[in-house]
Amino acid sequence: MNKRISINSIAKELGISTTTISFVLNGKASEKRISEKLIKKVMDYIEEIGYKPSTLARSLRTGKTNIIGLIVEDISDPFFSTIARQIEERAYKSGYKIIYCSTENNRDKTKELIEVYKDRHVDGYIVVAPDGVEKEINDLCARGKPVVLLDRYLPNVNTDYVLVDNFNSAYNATNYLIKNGFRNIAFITINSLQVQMIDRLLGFEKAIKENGCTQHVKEIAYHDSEEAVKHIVSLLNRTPEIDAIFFATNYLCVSGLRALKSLNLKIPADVGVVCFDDYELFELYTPSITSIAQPTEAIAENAISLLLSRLKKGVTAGKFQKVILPTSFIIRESSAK
Amino acid sequence: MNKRISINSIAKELGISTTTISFVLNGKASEKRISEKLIKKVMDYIEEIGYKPSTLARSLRTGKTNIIGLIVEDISDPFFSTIARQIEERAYKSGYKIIYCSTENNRDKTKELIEVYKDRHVDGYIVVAPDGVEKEINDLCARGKPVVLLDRYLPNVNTDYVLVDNFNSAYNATNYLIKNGFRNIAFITINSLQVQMIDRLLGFEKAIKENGCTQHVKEIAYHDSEEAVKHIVSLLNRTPEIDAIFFATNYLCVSGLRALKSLNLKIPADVGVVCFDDYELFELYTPSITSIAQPTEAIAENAISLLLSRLKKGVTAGKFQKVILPTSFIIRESSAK
DNA sequence: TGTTTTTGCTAAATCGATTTAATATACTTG
DNA sequence: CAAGTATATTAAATCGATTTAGCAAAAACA
Repeated sequence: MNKRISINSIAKELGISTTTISFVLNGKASEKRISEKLIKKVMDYIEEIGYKPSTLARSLRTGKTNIIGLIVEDISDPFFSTIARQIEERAYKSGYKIIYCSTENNRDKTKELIEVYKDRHVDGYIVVAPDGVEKEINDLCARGKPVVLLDRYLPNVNTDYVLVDNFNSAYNATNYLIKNGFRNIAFITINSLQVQMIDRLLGFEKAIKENGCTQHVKEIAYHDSEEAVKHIVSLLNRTPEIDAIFFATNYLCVSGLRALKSLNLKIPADVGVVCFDDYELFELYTPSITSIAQPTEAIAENAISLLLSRLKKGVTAGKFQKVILPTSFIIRESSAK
Repeated sequence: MNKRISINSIAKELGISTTTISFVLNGKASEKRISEKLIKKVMDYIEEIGYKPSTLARSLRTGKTNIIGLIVEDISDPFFSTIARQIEERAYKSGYKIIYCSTENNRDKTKELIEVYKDRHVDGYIVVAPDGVEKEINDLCARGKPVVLLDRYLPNVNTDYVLVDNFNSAYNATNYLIKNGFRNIAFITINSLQVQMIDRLLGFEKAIKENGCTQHVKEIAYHDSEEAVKHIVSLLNRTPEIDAIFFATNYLCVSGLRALKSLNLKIPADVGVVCFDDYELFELYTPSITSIAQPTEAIAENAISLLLSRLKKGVTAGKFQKVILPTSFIIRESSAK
């Protein structure tokens, strides 16, 4: 009864060959000199029965899947989920589907995910890479699969990437704190070798040194919020002279707000706060939190454009692009006494 | 140089047939009486060259992809992204991959997405359905693809679903407000026929009627936060006697907090607040917001278990399960004067 | 009229697996 | 020793598309 419709069944039904149908379907009809009459016949019939070619079979034959693999750090982080949504939308318009997943910044999980995507024959990759996966990414490039890195690059990987200007953003934000009278500023970050985190730290340190301030750098091995809160509480107890905190990521800042609340420290009277990366919460929090907002739309737009152009022109066409975008500094209540 | 390794190339290399290799790979070696010696030979060689069968080719032949399609309302909403992460994890352990996407509660987009997933031959579906897609879901079931509905069911669709007890949760929360002295309570919801929203409203109305209170139901066609803020501001201006608000979703509540802030109304002194669905922001907001928390882990666990069991036993095996989970009422500062 | 070109279409190979049905050999059994 | 059975392996069909190479028939040309 419910016999599958395939290009074969259609060919049989219409009494023509599958080749002809395939040509018509792929817009090669005129190139291959299929007559108008036959084209119409095929199109009409396909329309009538609502036939859609099997992507599976097509991919097997062509080696292309029209799928882009998007690997981010955490899809439930608003920064990444926003970018994911925008990439998805743009890709969709160009006939590509996105499949995404989260690495949780875990090296082994990332390697596994790349393996899964290779297995699924995705055509290209957009990756927010943890450190330690250089070899795997290089391997993808070597196999002719375009890769665009996001949020951070990998030192020994030669491919396109899209970043924000972490160094100057952190430098400016730190200077702003200093100008507002804070002198003992803590920089709370994750213990990671990722370049974007290093750059943020370097920007911070430069501003501190130029102004002869005291810096307190605290690296946290982030596993969950509760643990981070404890670390921050402990830091503030040990070092009561800290009068401001620069949080290097949004989730560290959320933990920080919890910590400050539990210590009953007032922002900004007792402790000034700025955060790298914006978040709805920061706008609504009392007091509202000053932050460095990343241009998610531009990041998504650049990443997908780079990837699509490589997919069209090939991995080796032209030089690799290194896109560095500016951030915007959103001054709120938390950063001035 | 880089000749692809396939089951064929291996067969040629080892001088045996592809059938044998396939049997070994699929654990049918003993059933098919392949000798230990040959099994070892095949396994060793596969190990050595790191061969992995093409999922594409396998899927084409077997009709199974080992992919589950997860369709949620908005992957950047923390409620859905949390569930997605948990489902992904459980599925992964059972050898299934998840591909997900957002409907934005849009009927047409949902239909399109179902089409895409059908095209990708996903083995089963977990769907947070907008109203109006009954036909498409029924069609999937009819084709033998298991579907589990989440967060809400569809009236004329007979399949498994996992929900929370919307009616009683809303009833209890409203009673709590009333017990705390609020008498003019607004219920702010989206204009939708979705059963979970209707149930929340019915629970609210029951409590109101039982206590002889005044109710103000406001349905908003939600497009973006700014517009919602305007609607809420306008409602509060028109109806100053409102002394408490029950928000039917987390994002409406966020808009509500913005609205209350802009009107300079104090929570809970001027307006009490409770919200259906919890959110990190609600815990950290000043004052903290009372909410009805959904058991995301249990929801994810139930949904994936139901689907996996259908995938194993078939769509028609046994009765459809209707799982209704309890919520927890998190009392914070916003709900008592 | 005979040869070449053009037009319109198709047979068959291919992508990389699974699976059915068959075959060849070794081993029992009466 | 012939016939039946168990063992170990494989040839070939199949999933549903794309693509190369080629074949008739019609048209153009000499």
